[in-house]
Amino acid sequence: MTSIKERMRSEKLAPGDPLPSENALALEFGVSRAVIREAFRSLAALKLIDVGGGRRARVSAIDPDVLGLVLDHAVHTKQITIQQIYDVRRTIEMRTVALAALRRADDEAASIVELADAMARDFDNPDHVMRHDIAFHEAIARASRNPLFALVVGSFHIVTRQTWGIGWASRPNDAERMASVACHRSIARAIADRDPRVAGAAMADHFDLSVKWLLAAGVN
Amino acid sequence: MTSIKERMRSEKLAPGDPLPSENALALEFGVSRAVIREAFRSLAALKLIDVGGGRRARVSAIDPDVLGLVLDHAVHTKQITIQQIYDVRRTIEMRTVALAALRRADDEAASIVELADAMARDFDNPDHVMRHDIAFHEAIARASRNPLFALVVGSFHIVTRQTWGIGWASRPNDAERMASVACHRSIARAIADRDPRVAGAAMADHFDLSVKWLLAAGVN
DNA sequence: AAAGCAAGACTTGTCTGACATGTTCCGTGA
DNA sequence: TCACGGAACATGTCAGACAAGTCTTGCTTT
Repeated sequence: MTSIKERMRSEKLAPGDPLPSENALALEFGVSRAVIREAFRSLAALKLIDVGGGRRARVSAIDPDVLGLVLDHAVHTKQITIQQIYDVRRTIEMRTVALAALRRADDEAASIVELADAMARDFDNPDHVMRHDIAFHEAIARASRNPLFALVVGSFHIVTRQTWGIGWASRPNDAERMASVACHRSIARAIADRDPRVAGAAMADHFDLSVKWLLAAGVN
Repeated sequence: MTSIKERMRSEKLAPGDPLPSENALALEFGVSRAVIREAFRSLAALKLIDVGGGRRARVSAIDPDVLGLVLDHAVHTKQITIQQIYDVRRTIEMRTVALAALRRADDEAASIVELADAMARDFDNPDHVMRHDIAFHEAIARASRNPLFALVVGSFHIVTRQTWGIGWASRPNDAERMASVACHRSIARAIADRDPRVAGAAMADHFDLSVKWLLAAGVN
């Protein structure tokens, strides 16, 4: 497998480029196709290459799900806790929201505002609210113009999808839930206003509330 | 592969526990051993399980190298830049150093100080200095008592090993290099003194210097 | 009786050959 | 020139086989 990675390095290493076929590589390295297949499967699991159907494997773009699955596994095996994830999320997103306020394009600001508005509009459908919420944080991360921030933030989604409902249900009434939505709208407005200070303060409030209600539900 | 993960979930899901053998799973799911092998290989690539030799596969502990390899690939395919990684590193490590100052045990503080001292002691051997440097940041991340921070910081090592020498060589003289080492000792002292403010300020200086000399060498 | 050792059962790693399914590409015909 | 069809190619899956390593078990020795 190391040999194949080195080959990707020395060859051309551009995402989207095709790799040689399994048979060709098996012949080149003097091993059976099974060995090449396992190496391909390893690289595909890391989303370093994209294999499928009857077409050749291609160099792939980075994918948040890799880290997402690792986090999911770590949580389910009790190696890390939800609260620990939230500490990292807070650290990262306090930065992405400031960067987004400074760097966002106009259409990015518009879509962030629209997602916050959509959370209020679909208030009665928690599943839709969650989807908008996740997309909201992802859009902010993208607006930070640093794909690595987007990767990390995106990796939290798998775990978030499993705990979001707990936090939502843990709020004692709709007023508290609406306050959470209002918090998102404050963040969106601050980003649209290019105000990193206010955006950061609103994001801090958002995380304080989320952690508070998660703790109230007994989620460690 | 999804089925196997679900089986890990429902079964017992503790790290270190053994999984059924390939033949047993092949029989259970009614597929050939090759399919099970590929699923195992995928999970092993993500370090979710540990397979090897003639022994049964076991549930595995989280490993920073997974994210490390992804970052390495992303850098080599020009999907993210070194500077973007440094922004994330700075964001994360500004937090780990503060947490370490608050939470470190005595032996952790001692080993962090020792690593900074070792950087000065081995000053004439850049390779050793780099090793101590990497271990230094990793020790701080562990002292934060949040394994997810340790995971993320650890994932940067693979890329750091490829660029560290550039930053070191980019410093115009040994005085500048010694200043970098002194910066690490300041951080270590602040952690030993349980002073998160000073530790954070020293870490900020450290990253400002590192980014400055990397930029001077033309590393984007 | 306890400890050490050796044989056997079990598991993974690799190989070979084969066939089904799906994609890509090119030449042919409208 | 465009659309269609087929050949070549690629991956997905299967079956059977053997080598190499690990673990268990039962026996021998002390």
